[in-house]
Amino acid sequence: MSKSRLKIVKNKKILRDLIAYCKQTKYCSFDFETSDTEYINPDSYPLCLGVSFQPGISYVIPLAHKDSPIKKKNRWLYYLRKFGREVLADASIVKVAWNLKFEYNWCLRYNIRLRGRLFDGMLAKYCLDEERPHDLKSQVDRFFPEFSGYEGWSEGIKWVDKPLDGLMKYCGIDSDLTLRLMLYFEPKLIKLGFYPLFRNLLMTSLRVLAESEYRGALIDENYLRDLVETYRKKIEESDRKLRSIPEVVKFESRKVIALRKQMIEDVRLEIAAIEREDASNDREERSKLTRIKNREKKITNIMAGVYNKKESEKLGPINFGSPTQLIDFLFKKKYGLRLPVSKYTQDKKTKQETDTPSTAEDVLEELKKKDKTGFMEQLLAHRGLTKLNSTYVEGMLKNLDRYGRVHTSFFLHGTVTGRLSSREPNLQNIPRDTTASDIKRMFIPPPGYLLLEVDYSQAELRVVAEMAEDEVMIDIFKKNFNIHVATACLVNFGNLKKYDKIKEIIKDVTHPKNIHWEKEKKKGKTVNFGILYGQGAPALAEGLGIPVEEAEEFIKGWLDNYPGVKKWMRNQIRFCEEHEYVKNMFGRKRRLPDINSEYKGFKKKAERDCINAPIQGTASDFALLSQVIIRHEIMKGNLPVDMQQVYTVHDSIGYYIRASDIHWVIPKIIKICANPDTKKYFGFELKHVWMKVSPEVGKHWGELREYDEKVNYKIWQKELNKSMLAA
DNA sequence: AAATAGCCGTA
DNA sequence: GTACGGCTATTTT
Repeated sequence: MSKSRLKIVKNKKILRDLIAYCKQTKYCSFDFETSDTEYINPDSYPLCLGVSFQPGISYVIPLAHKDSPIKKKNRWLYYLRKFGREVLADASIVKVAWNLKFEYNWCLRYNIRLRGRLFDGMLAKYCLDEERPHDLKSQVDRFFPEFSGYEGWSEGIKWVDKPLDGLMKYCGIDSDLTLRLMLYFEPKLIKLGFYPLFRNLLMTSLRVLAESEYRGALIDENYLRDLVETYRKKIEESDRKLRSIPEVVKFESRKVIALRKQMIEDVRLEIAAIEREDASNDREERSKLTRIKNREKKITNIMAGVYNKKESEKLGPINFGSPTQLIDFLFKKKYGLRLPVSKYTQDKKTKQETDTPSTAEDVLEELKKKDKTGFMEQLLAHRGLTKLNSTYVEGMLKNLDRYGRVHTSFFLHGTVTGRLSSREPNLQNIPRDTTASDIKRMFIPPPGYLLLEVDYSQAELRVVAEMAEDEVMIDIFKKNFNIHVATACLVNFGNLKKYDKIKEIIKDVTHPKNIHWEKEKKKGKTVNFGILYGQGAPALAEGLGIPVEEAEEFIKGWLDNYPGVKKWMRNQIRFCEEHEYVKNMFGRKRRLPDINSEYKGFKKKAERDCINAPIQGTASDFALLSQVIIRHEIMKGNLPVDMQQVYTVHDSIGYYIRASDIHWVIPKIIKICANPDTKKYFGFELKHVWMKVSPEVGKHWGELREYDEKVNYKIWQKELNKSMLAA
C-alpha cells in the first residue's frame, strides 16, 4: 500500500523547511483548495495550499479556512506571499499543477508571479490522450489505483464547510499525486514526441490565456441594461401576438378540457386499484380509506381548478419553448394544427432517426410556406428572440463582475482537435451582426483604448495547401487570389485563365452575369468547406439546393482540379488505417481507432475526422502560437506594454490597444502571424504558403472596420471618449 | 439534484 | 458534414 505523508505548515519554521526543500529538489507541485472556484469573486478565498517537492510527501499550508491556525490578522496572506516569493517566483523551480491555469489565476489575484518552467499534468494527459475525461481523479484511478477513492470523503458538503483536517489531507494527496503523475507523464511526452507541443505551445499559451481571462472583457453596462429592457418588451409583444392567434386560443382551451378529463380518469383508476386491494386488518383498512379519500379530494380539486405547481404548468398556457408541447400543438393533438411531420430528430450517438418529430428551424421554415395564420413566422421570431435574450442579454448580465467585466475560461483541453473552448461566458459564439446587430456592441474597450482584431483569412485552406502540397491551391494563395472565386473558376473552366475577368464581374453589381458568378462563388465556398469536413454528395446537395447527382459531379470536379488534395486525403486515410491516428503540423495527435471499425458508420466518421482534425488543429495552433509570440514581444518591449489580449475565437485574436500605437503595431503583428518561427520551436517550416491576417479596428466589438493606414485613429479615440463621457 | 434531449449561437 | 457551449424542458436518480 502506497502512502502519502502529510506535514502541516503550522509555523514559520516549517514554512522555511518547505521552501528549502523546494529549492533543493527544484520541483514544486501545488494545489489550491478554494472557497469558490471563481477567483474573481471578491468574497472567495483560498482555504489551503498543498505543495509537493518529491513523491510520497506533501506539505499543506492552511490559509483562510475558518479553522486555520493562521487565519487571524491575515497571517495566512503572509505565508502565501512568502511561499509565492521564495518558490513560485523562483525561476529555477519547476511549477507543477493539475489544471495550472486555475492556480495561475489565483496567483494573479494575490500578485504572485509564476516564473520558470511550468508543467500542467492535465494538459500533459491531454497531449497523450485528447479524449475526455481529463480530471485528476480518473488518472489516479488509472495509474495509482491504490489511491482510488481518496477524494470521496466529504461529498455533498460545500468546500467552505469541509473540515480543515480532512481538506488538508485531500489537498496534500492531490499535490503529491500531481507530482507523481508528472514524473510518469513527462518521459512519455518526450518519448512520443509531444514535448515541443507541450512546452512551446501549451505551457506558453496557458499564460496568455490566464492573463486575458483574469483581466476580463469590458461590457458597456448601461447599454446592456437598456438591451435587457428592449428584449423584454420585444418578447412580451411577440408572446402576445402568438397567443392571440385563434388556433392557439382554441388549442389551449381544448387542451385544458382534455387534460382534466384524463387526469380525473387516471385518479379514478387509482381509486379502483386501491379498492381491489384486500385489507387483512384494521390498520390496512384505514390506510385504504384515507388513500381513497385523498384521491377523491384530488378529483374535486381538479374540477374546481385547484392544481399543484406541476399540474398548473401542464394545464396553463402553451409553452412555446417546450418542444413536447409544440409537437402536441403542431402535429400530435386532434385539436391542434395537425400538420404533416416531415422530419424526426436523430439520436446523437447512433445517428438513427427517433420517433420524436423535429421542431427545428428548417422544419418550421418549411411549414411557414403553407401557413396562412402567421403563426410559424411569429414562432420563428419568438424562438430567435428568446434564445438571444436568455443566452446573450440576460445571460451576459449573470457573468458581470463588479467592474462590468466578464471573465471567460478558455479550455486548452476543450476539444479533440486542439481548438480552444470558452465558457462562462462562451466568447466564441457571440452572435455576429448579421444574426443580431445589437449584441456584440456591448463589448467595449476600456477608456483610452480601441479594439483591434486580427483575423486569419482562410487559415484552414492555407493549411490544406501546405500539408497536401497541392500545386494548384498553392498557386492560388501565392497569387493572392480569392480561393472561393478561384474554385468556382476551376470547376467551370478547369483552369484559372478567366480568374481576373470573373473577379471583375463579381465586383460589378450591374454586370448581367453578376448574380450567376456570385452563386458560383458561393458554391465554391460551400464545397471548399465541405471538403474540410469530409462532406459527401447528399449533404452538399442539401447545402446547395441542387440534385445529388449534380453535387456528385461537383465534388468529382473539385477533386480533379486539386489533385494534390485528393491524394493527400487518400494518404491520410491510409496512414490512419495503419497507425490508428493522424498528426497535425505541430505534432498534435488525433487517435482514431474507429478507422478500422467494422461498423461502416463509425469508419466513415473516423475517415472524416482524420481529414478534418489535422486541418482544424493546425490552423488553430498557428493562432495560438501567434498569441504567444505577441505576448513575448510585448514583454520584450517590442510591442506596447499596455496592449492587452482580450479574446480569441479560433482564427481571430482581439486586443485592447491605444490609438496612437495602431499604425506601428499592425505591420509587426501581420509579420508575426504570417510566418511565425515554427522551425525553432516545432521543427517545421511553411514551405509553400504563408498565413495571412487582416487587421480590423473598432470602437466596440459590434462594428469593426478593416485597418486603413490612412486613418487617424486618434480621432476615433476622441470620439469614443466623448460618447462614453456623455453616457 | 443531476443527466439527457432538443435547439441554436459561433468558427 | 467538422469542432464547441448554453439555455430550457424533461426525465432520471
